[in-house]
Order: sequence, then C-alpha cells, then structure tokens
Amino acid sequence: MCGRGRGTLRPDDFPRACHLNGRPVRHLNMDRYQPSYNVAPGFNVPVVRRDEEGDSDGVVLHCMKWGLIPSFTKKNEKIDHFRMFNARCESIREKASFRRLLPKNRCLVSFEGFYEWKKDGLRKQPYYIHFKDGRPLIFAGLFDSWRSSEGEILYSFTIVTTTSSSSLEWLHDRMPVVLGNKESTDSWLNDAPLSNLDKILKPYEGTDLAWYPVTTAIGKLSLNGPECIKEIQIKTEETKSISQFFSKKDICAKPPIKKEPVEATEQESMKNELENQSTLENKRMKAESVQNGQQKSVKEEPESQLTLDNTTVTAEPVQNSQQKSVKEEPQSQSTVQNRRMEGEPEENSQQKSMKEEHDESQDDYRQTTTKKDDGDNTCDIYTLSPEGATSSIEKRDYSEFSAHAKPSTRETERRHTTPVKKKSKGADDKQPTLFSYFGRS
DNA sequence: CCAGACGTTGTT
DNA sequence: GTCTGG
DNA sequence: CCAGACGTTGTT
DNA sequence: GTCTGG
Repeated sequence: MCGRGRGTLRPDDFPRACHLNGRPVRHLNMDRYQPSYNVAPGFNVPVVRRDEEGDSDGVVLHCMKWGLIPSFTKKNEKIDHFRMFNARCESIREKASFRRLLPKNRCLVSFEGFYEWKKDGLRKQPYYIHFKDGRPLIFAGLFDSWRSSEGEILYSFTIVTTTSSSSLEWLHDRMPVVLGNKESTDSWLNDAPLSNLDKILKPYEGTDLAWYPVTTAIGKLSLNGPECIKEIQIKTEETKSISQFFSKKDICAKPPIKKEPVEATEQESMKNELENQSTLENKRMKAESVQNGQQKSVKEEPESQLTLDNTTVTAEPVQNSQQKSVKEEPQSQSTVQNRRMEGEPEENSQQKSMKEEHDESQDDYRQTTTKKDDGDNTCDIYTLSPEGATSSIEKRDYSEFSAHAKPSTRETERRHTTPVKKKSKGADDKQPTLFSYFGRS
C-alpha cells in the first residue's frame, strides 16, 4: 500500500503543512525536487526532519529518495528503493532496518494525496485518497543515509504503514500512518521516547478523508500531470452495456469523436469542458504521454454518470451498517469537488531555480484566517521540466486544492468521503480549515 | 567466534 | 550497525 | 506500487 | 508465476 502519491507541493508548503510555522527551516538538496502527480519509490521527495546542527528547534526540508536504503547496505549491493518504501508499524521496533532509526531518524512526509489500487478480480482500479479540504496529508516516516562506494551519501526514507481505518478497509488492508494534527506531527518529530508510539501509529479515523477512482493510466509513471487525479466513472458491467447502447463507436475505435454527453448536469458538462481543455494543454507540455486509444476512451466518457448515482441518492449506508460491509465499497460517485484544472491555459512558465541552503524568511503565514473561498484560486505550482535540471513554475488554476473545501454541494460531496458518525445536516465536522496554506505566496 | 540477514506488498 | 543462527 | 518481459542461435 | 525496471 501507499506506493504512489501526488507530490506537487511548493517547497514553502511543507513546513506550514507540518505545523512548523515560525521555526527555522534549512533546505537540503531541494534542487532535486521535481513535483509530480505520480510519485513512486525511487523519486526524490522532500521530507521534514529535525536539524541536528544549528538551532535546536530548527528543521530541515530535505529532499531524499523514497525507498529506504539502510546505512549497512553493502557497497557493491544493488540498491533497490522498492524493497523498503513502507515500514509496518507493527515491526519497526523489531526489524533491524527500522529499529535503529526510531530514536533520531524520524521525519514527516507530505503528499497531497496517495493512490491505492483496489483489486476486483482481474481488474485493479486505482483510487485517489486525499483530505476533503485539500490540505496535504502528513505521513510518519523514517530516514537513513548510506555511503556509496564513490563516497556519495544517499539519503532515503520509508513511510510507516498501519492497518486501514474503518472507512478504507474496503479498499485495502493497509494505509500510511496519517498524522492529522500538530500534536501528532510534533510528537512524531520530536519525541525521542518510543513509549508514545502506539498512540500515533494508528489508522487515521478522522472523517475528513475523501476518495474517488482515477484512471488506470496512472500505473505508468509517464502520466504525471493533473489528469492523474481526475475523477473517472467506474466501469461496471451495467455501465458498459449502457454506454455501448448509446455509442457503438467506442468498440470500433474511430478517430477522435468529440464527446457526446448522454446525460450531464449543468455543472458536469461545464466540468468536462474545462477538463478537456486542460487535457489538451497537458498533452502539449508532456514529453511522451500514453496518448492513445485507451486514454481517450477514459476521458471521452461523460456518459455513464447516471448509473452510479442511484446508489448514493437512496441513502447513505453509513450509520451502523458501515463497519460490517468490508466487502462493499462506499466508493465513488460523481463529486463536484474536483472542479479544478486550469481555467486559463496561460503558459507563464518562468524560470526560478531554488537555491540550495537558502534561508527564507517568509513569515506572512495567514493560516489563522478562516476565510472560505475567496474565488481566487490561482497560484504558482511546480511542474515538470523536461530534464529536471531546474524546476520551472507555471501559473495555473489552483482551485484543485481548495475546491474540495467548497462549502456548497455539501450533500453530494459527502458521498465518497469518510462515513460520518452522525449525519446531521448542519455543520460539517470540526476539522480546521487549513487550505489557506495554499494561498498564493 | 563468524556468517548472514536485515523488507513490504500481495497471491487468480 | 545489530541481531540471529550455527 | 505497476508495467513489462519472460529465449536461443548466430550474427556484417 | 517471477523477475526486472521505473
């Protein structure tokens, strides 16, 4: 589990997401960071760890390789980042590779979301799991360093996993340890004693997680743009027949036939337009991409939205039946939450190289604000540069982050989200609004 | 004493 | 490095 | 994590 | 199925 994630945060987002406002932050190897919607083990990923040098309360935003390479790895041994990209919390105290890291080598890993493949017989359907309000997830991590034969020091980390929360059991039996508040992140990062570990290395049972199915094309790492997190409609046997009935051309694989919305609400169709637009743009900036028949079929299927809706409309199977139905999937339906993508295909890629070890003093955190949606969702995010020598930035619509927190459409949004104990119509849960992290800086 | 392992997934 | 197995 | 290969002989 | 590569 947790072998893929979305890592498109800007460097400045990490300390804030980890509730480290005001503390000195050193940057290490951040020039290696290449944001991607499809991050896998072997990638360079920024983690936050304590700074042993300098100020005692300082932290380091340190770009490391995902996939632990223990320090005792043989010099000649081939390094394999896929062997230990996860660490079972049940075994970190025993296993030699992890145990030694517990005292002083803990770190925080931050992804906006992660992907999990649900096995349905032969099919494997990936889902994207994220916070409703779009704030990043914080995982418990452990890191190590290894000296290669060339004298190079390789830093790497692993993500601690635990059993799945009750709301995600239907998807998978394991999930990353999600540190949901400042108390837990501070505890993991700073607490030397391993006595309190059991308290924080538990499945995240908060009600503010959400998920939806995404294209199976994310299996290929070459797909690494926003289309990775575009919600798709599940193809059940039923839907297949229906869509076949309405359009035969699908099987004949004709040249690009523009979409044919069999049925779509107003916002749905609008969403589709936006997404089609963005897809084109992405293709343009993408080096290779898998652009072929299959991917096309995925996006040119605005139809099939109808069937799934009945499931949810009827009633939320929440309440008590929830825990029993491990088999059944409280899975997706159409959510309005992901109306993202760039509204303005402006290509304002400016060069900005992140400097090593550069200390920033951007203390304009406004995370105290509780403003909801001010309508301004544009800000800089990092996008892949062809060769990754330097990171380029592109202006685009950032609503994908905050859209999840849209107060409107609450009822529909609630479907694919963590079941709530009580379904009182009033206020949603008590989770703090933190998406202001992403206000343009 | 030395030698060898040291890990996670998931498995129609 | 550190633990287990022989 | 997923995707893709999975082989030999003999070769200008 | 199993191994390699990303």
